[in-house]
Amino acid sequence: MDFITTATIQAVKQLYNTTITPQDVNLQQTRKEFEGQVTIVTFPYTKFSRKSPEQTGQEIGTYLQENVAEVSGFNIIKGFLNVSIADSYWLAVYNETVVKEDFGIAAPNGKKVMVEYSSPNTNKPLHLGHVRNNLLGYSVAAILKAAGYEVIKANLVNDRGIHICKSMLAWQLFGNGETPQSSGMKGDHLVGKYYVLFDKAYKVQIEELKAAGKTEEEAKKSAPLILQAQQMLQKWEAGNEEVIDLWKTMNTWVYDGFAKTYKKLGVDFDQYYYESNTYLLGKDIIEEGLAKGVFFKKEDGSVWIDLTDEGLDQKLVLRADGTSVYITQDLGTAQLKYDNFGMDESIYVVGNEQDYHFKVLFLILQKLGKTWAKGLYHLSYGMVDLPSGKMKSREGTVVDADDLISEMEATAKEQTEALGKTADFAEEDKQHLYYIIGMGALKYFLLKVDPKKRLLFDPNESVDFQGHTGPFIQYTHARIKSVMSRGGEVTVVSTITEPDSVERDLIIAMSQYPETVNQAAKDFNPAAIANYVYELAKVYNKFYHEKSILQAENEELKAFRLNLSASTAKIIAKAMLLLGIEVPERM
RNA sequence: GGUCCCAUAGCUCAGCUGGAUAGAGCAACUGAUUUCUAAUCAGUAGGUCUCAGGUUCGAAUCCUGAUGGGAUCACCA
Repeated sequence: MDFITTATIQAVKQLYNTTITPQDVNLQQTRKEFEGQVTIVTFPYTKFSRKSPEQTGQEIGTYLQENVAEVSGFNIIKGFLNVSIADSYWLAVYNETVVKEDFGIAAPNGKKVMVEYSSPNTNKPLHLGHVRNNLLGYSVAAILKAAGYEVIKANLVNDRGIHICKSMLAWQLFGNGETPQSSGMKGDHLVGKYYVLFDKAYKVQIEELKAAGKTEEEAKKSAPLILQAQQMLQKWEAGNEEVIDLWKTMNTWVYDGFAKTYKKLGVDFDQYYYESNTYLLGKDIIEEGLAKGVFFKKEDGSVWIDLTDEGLDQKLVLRADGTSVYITQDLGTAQLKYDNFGMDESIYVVGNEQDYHFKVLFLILQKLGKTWAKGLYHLSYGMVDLPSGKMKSREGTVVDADDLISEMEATAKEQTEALGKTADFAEEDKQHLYYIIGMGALKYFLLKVDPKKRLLFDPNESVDFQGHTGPFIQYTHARIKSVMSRGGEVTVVSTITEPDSVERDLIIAMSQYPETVNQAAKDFNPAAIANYVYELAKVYNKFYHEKSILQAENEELKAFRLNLSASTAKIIAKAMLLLGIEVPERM
């Protein structure tokens, strides 16, 4: 629609002798109750025209109609100039861009971006919160790829630390040698079980100490279990063989479990980082910061940065004993990532509970003069809450990822069989279909919401399969495929010159796909794609309902409609793939 | 207490850099299938866009304040 903007600028120049910029041209899609496709808001020009909004619209409209071939007419309602664009224009857009194989896939822009997501702890299985993270990260990566970026998907695994030692210790004490093989339990769930067991036993000890007269604070610090866990962590850091062996064994169990969940979720990574390798990084950055005067040392030897000028606090960056804190290793890891890939941008998909941490992290890197720091971005997403409140792993109030996925598949199966649509499917195809639909419902449900907003999930209410959902869009795709397979080979070349209004609406909707991808990439927002593809499916369904495709009045029209259908199916499939959702051929 | 985020229909959400009578889905009610897949389509009903000020020709959108909810302010990660 750039030509309308350009022409409007010319019109204002010609008519009112005033130069305006493209930003001053306020274009919007014409509301469907009015004639036309593009609307120009003319209020802002009245100060140049010194005429009423209606009169100004009349003059600009007349100018456009006389000087722009594609403008076939206009009408004015108050300060709104509704412009009708000739059918030939829409058909040209369709034939020259929409039908092209690479439609919606931008040429490489020469920029490299890293998307870090998932980043799990290896002491417990994944839950719904992690699912949101994984889907967001995967989708953002796919969207950036479509927008022309070279993308590196990274996973920074938190595989060490006191919390890992807790599960290890509990397994040593209570496990009796239990393994995934002996128990038939998925490895990550088995380890998670001991993490919970630790917490239970720890709490008992705390209560005992409190009964013996200690304060809560003292009890927490002096309970034998926590002391043992700390001891184990020290042994781990010292490279104690026995501890390292156990750590490796249990982590392997967890990774086997994660691999299965990741596969079900359909996510993957190009680069893994492990905190066991990176936790010592960052100390040279501390030295660098001290030398540059960005950090300062306190008497006890601890190193700090003063961010009070930025409205933040003083922040510890290195302990008095010289060991790292969270931010120390993140500083080091950021440098490592940049040294590895030299990317222009780096996206951290991490929950909004860490907003402060990332603010500080990025600020420190900027103060250190890292030129690449300006390309860092924290994609901060809202927590997934239950009606009962926050999910807590230790208290077992979590929606487990594996359970949820199985439930989604089961529901998909139930719904599909109730409709009797898979009677003639092979068993294998059935299973795959239920999986696609179940995951489609779940993924769409999580991705259609603006990432930064918190999400409420009620386990007692099943995820919908009708209306504004993944299955609705998947169904639209399957429906098109069905018509196409019945339509056979299209041999007649369509020479339609006057599309009907539904057909034109469909073309307009399709033509908006590339700009939607660009916007979604700019905002790191899969919800933009989700909402777009829903709109497209809706327009198609309306078209499908109103127009007969196979019984079209003539062969040309039939060819035209089949063609529109095929293009719609392609865009639906492409857009859904950006959300990590597969679309079936039949359902 | 300091800082940050959020608040739109009974419920779940859209609403682009300010623009028309604030839109969808679910739930409720009506209607559409001997015709290309009814997981669909068409319609009815449902709103003080949390509240109060301000900026503007024009505010759900921008600014200030209040209320409610959430997060964070560790020598945890």
